[in-house]
This record gives sequence, structure tokens and C-alpha cells, in this order.
Amino acid sequence: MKKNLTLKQIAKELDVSISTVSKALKDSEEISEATRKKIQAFAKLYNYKPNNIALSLKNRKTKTIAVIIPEIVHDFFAMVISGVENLANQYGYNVLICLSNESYEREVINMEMLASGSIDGFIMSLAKETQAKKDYHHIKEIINQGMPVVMFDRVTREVYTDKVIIDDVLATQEAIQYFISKGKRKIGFITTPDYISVGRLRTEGYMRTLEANGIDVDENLILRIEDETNIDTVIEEFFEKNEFNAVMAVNELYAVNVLKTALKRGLKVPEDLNIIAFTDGVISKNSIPSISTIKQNAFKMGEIAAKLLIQKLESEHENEHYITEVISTELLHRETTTI
Amino acid sequence: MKKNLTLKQIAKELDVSISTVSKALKDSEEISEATRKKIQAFAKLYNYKPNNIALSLKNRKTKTIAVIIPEIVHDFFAMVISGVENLANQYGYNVLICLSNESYEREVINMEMLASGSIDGFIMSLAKETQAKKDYHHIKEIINQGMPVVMFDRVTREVYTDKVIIDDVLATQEAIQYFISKGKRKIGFITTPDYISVGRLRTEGYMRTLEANGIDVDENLILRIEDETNIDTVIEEFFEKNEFNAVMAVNELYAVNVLKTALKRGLKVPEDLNIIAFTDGVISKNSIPSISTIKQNAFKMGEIAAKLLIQKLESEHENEHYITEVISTELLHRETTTI
DNA sequence: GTGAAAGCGCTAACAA
DNA sequence: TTGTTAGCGCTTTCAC
Repeated sequence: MKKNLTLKQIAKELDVSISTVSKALKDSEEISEATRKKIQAFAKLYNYKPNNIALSLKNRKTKTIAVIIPEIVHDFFAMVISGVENLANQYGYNVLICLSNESYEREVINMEMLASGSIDGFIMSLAKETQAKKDYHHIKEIINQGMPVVMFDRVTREVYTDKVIIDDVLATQEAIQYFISKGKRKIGFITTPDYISVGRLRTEGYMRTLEANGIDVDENLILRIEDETNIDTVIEEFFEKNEFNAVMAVNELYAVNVLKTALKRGLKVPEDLNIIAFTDGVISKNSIPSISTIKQNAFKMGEIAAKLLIQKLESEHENEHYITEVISTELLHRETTTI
Repeated sequence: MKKNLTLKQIAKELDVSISTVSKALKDSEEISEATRKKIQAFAKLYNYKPNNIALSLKNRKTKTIAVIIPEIVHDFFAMVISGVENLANQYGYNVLICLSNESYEREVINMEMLASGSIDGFIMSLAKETQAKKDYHHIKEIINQGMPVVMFDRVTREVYTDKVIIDDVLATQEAIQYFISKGKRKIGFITTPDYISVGRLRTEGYMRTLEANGIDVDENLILRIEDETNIDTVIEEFFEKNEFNAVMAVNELYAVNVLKTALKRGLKVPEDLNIIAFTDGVISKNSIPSISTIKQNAFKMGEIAAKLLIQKLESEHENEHYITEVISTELLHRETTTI
């Protein structure tokens, strides 16, 4: 086992000084052609690679960015990561992933740990618990220390920084308006509790659209799922107590459970019941019938978040100007809507 | 924007030496109670955090491990990551994710980049292209340099190191034998090309089980999917040309497409056709009907891989003894098999 | 054209 | 009890 070669060793081996080696490897004009060639040949031969950590310490940048997400076994987040990774790699950055598992504490611990030198900046989506507590000190502090943070999807207006989101209200409106245009008026809505930003916005979009169309909002037709362990029974009950001709769900998992319950109850989809879901992932695509969705362009969201972050990192003067990038969405009709 | 506090600054501020501060913050007996308290209070007040990069340089360890996977929008890999993350965090390690996107080149570049100081060790599953080329120089070299590597799922016997796998042959045998025990004899098998290790092993398990039961292997009943962009048409054709009463697929995606095709052709599942898939992910669970699977315990796989790696990292003497851990699998009956 | 020295932030052996 | 020094691997300024 050969340990990694250092400048020092090369210097000793070739009987020159460390700085000569350093310069030679950068092809500096200062060093004579002969020594340069000699040193470069030696380095090449023994496969010299500069030590990243030493460079990081010296340059005060690590060329790695951290992504903090609530969970990874979830197509939306996985696709965002994929986008971040793709763009980051193009710019020579590494991507470090941390899972908050929806926990405030894990989010705080992870961020504090990484903020001390390990990384150059954050891309994050808030944990449920953080949104429930509304405690964003940890994030504000990090930004205060001069470390850039880009938030996506689950964001908060309480933190002033770059953000990448979709227009949740608008996207929902489009879907609900579509239902209405097809004559559906008993529209169920399955969402998260209101403390989750995107859930709240989507619910808002739902209510507004009904009102705009002169339909009274019936709170019974809104189901806010808190505990995801027993989705099926909750949805079963929801169907037991109400009647719908259309349902919208804020994610694929809720939607596929709606589909399952509806079919079990003998409803025909889409004839008797239309369904639209947020998140265009593997479930919607592959369920039978396939589910119509709001395509969120998660991959692109990841790319843009990464781009915003890297721009901040590489711009000379720090710039207190923050933007919120709104990604366009698209209503994608598949087999759970009647065209 | 306040930059991060350093020992040096504290020392200057309190008019003591840097090493005194360092020791005081470690609560060393060497330093008098009074100075210790004073320094600790100051550090606490201004929220001092040691710089990780400096520590890494000093200790020659980064406390971060890298996971290289072919893709992340895939439940199996996402769950493995989740397991790695979980265990790594318990031991104070960070997890860095790199995607090879099934490309040999990206795998090599990523690994070489990280190997120079950024991380302490690797956990990886081979890219398709790497398995096709059978070129494992990059991995061998890294191991040679003394950096531990743990491989999982897509492994190769050409690299001598720790591995975490399932018994692909055995798991397949169990499923196929189950079909046979239910009187199914026309069993289709949908797999990857043979250069992918797990695909090959599963195909082998299929063939062996048939032979053991005196059933001739009909190559027409084996479909090796090379290009995943047109799965549906390939499977459609497969059904056009053959007749089955059971099909096994090496992943969920293939399986759900089989299900779709079968239903479209008017077959009843499970009455006319039984289906079993590898990977117990979100597709199998949520498809309608839900798909019976070989549960691979991906989360556990990730945890064990992380444990093996961390043990290597933290053991004093390096130990040239490598093990291959075989995770048990389980045939999970859902709605695509008749019990 | 080459090398010595300082410094990035920290630890630890040794000296005072 | 406290401070000095050297060193982790590298870059860069400034002497020689």
C-alpha cells in the first residue's frame, strides 16, 4: 500500500525545493524548461494528485455543496438531487447529501456540522417539523456567517435568500379549473396539514378556484393527512363520508391511494372519477390506469438551485440581491382524466 | 457578515496563546480552572466551531464517506443510501453521493477526484458500462492506496474487498420454485443483459430451477432488456410471441410493465398470470393489483455496507481480511401471486 | 531559475 | 499553568 504522494516527497526525491515543485507542476514560467519537464514527468509517472483538503484549507473553499432534504425515497426529491448533481458536476463541485428525515433537530445538527468549513453552500427543502415550529434561526445564522443558502419547494418567507419554487397556487388552479370545465363540481382535495408551505398553498389554490367559479368550499371535501402510516384507511373513510366526481392530491402517493380506493369501491376511473396528482414520478407513470399529474420539473428545479448557488459562490463581490425563481409546471393528462 | 471564529482570534482577544485556547476548549487538566472557564465562556458566547477542514488536514481523516451509485431515481438505490446515511450519521460520518449515471467514465472521474483526500472511503455499486467493459483498474488502484472500498449489489469477483450482496441465485430459485409448486410451467423471465452481474445471476437461478424440476429451458421465454426507453413495446412483443402462466422480472419497473401488458391483453392477474418482481419499492406496493416481490432489504444493505466501511476505517491495524456479507431476502406475497 | 518562509486552522510534544 | 514550535500539504511572496 503506497500512501499518496506529496509535493514534499517529490521535492526530496528530485532534490529541489517544495516551491519549485509546486511551480513546476503549474507550468510556471519561473522554472526552467528542464526542471519543469523533469518534475512533471516524475509526477505523472507516480500519479501525483494534489491533496484536496490542503487546497481547501488554503483556498477557503471546498468545492462541495450540501443538499438537505427531508427524505430520499421519494421521486420528487430524488429527481431534484439528480438535477443538482448534474449541474454541480459540470462546474467541478461535489454534492453532499443529508437527510433531515423531516426532523427539526436533524436538520439543525446536519447544517451546523457542515457549516464549519466542510462545504461552500447549502441547497435545502425544509423538514416538516421545522415548518411546524417555524424556527429558522439555524438557517438565518448560517446565511449571516456569509454562507449562501438556496431553498427549494418547501421554503419560507421568513428567510431572505434565493429560492426555487413552483407556483403552487397557480398549478392547483389550473387542475381544479380543468375539473370544473369538464363539469365536475364535487371535487375532493387531499393535502398535508397547513403548516407545510406547499400543502397550504395548494389548498389555497383549490379554495380560490372553487370560489372564483361560484362553488362553495365544503371543508368536508378537504382531507389533510397528518400521519402517513395509515393513508388507506383515512382515504377509505373519506370516500365513505363523501361523494366526488374528481379528486386532486398533493402528491403521487395520496393519489394512487385514492385510485385504489375508488376502484375497490367499484368506481370507474376516469368515467366516474377524475384524479390529478402533484409530482410526476414513477408511481403516476406506472400505475394502472396511469395518473394525470402536475409536472413539477424537479430535475430542472435542482439544476436551477445549483446554478443559483454556484453563481453566488463564484461571484466576486457579495451581493445582497436575492431572487426567487419560479419554475413552470404543466398539467399532464394521462388515464385518470377525461380529455 | 461575521466570518467564522478561529482559535487565533480567541487567543488574541483573551491575550493568551493559541495552544492554551486549544487545550482549554478540550477541558484539559493542564489549564487552570479560571482560564479554562474564561475561554470556554468566550467560545460559547461567540459560538466557536472548530474548522473541519483544518481538522481533516491534521488528522488525515475527513469523517465523510462517498457512495457511488448508478442512479438515484430508483427505489433500491435510494433505500440503500438511506441506510448508509442512517448508520453513518450515528458514527458521526457525513455521506457524499455521486451518480455514475451508468457511465464508466463518470465513475472513474468521480472516484479519482474524491480519492485525493476528500473522503475516507467508498461504498459503491458498479455502473452498467463498467460491468460491460470489465475494467476495474480504478477501483483496484484506490484500494491499493489504502482507501477502503465496500461494494454492494452490482459487485465483481475481480476486486478483492468487502461486499454486501443478496444471494441472487437463491432468491430467484425460491420464486421460480414457488411458481412451479403452483403448477405453473410456462414461466417467463425478464432480465438485463448478462454483463450485469445481478441480472446474470438471477437468470442463472431461473434456469437452474427449471432444470432441477425437469423443465426444459426455452430461450424464447427469457427477455433481456437492453434499452429501457421502449420497455412496453418489447414486452408487448414478448407476450405476442409466447404464452405464460407466470412471469418473473428482475426489477419493479419491468414487472409493472408486464402487469400492464397482461391486463391490456385481457389476462387476469393472478388467475391467469402470476408475477413476482425483485425490489420491494414504491411501484410494487402501490400498483393495482400490488405486485409480489423479493424483498431485498435495501435499507439494511446500506447499513451493513456502512458498518463494514466504518469498521475498516476505525480499526487500528489494517487488516487484509475481507468478507462478503449476504443479506437474506424474503418472498413477499401480494396480489400478483395466488397463495 | 530556485528556494526560504509565512500562512490557511488546528494539535501535540516539549520547553519554560 | 502557559507558551513555543513543528507539522499536516499546499500556495505565494520575496530573497538570493
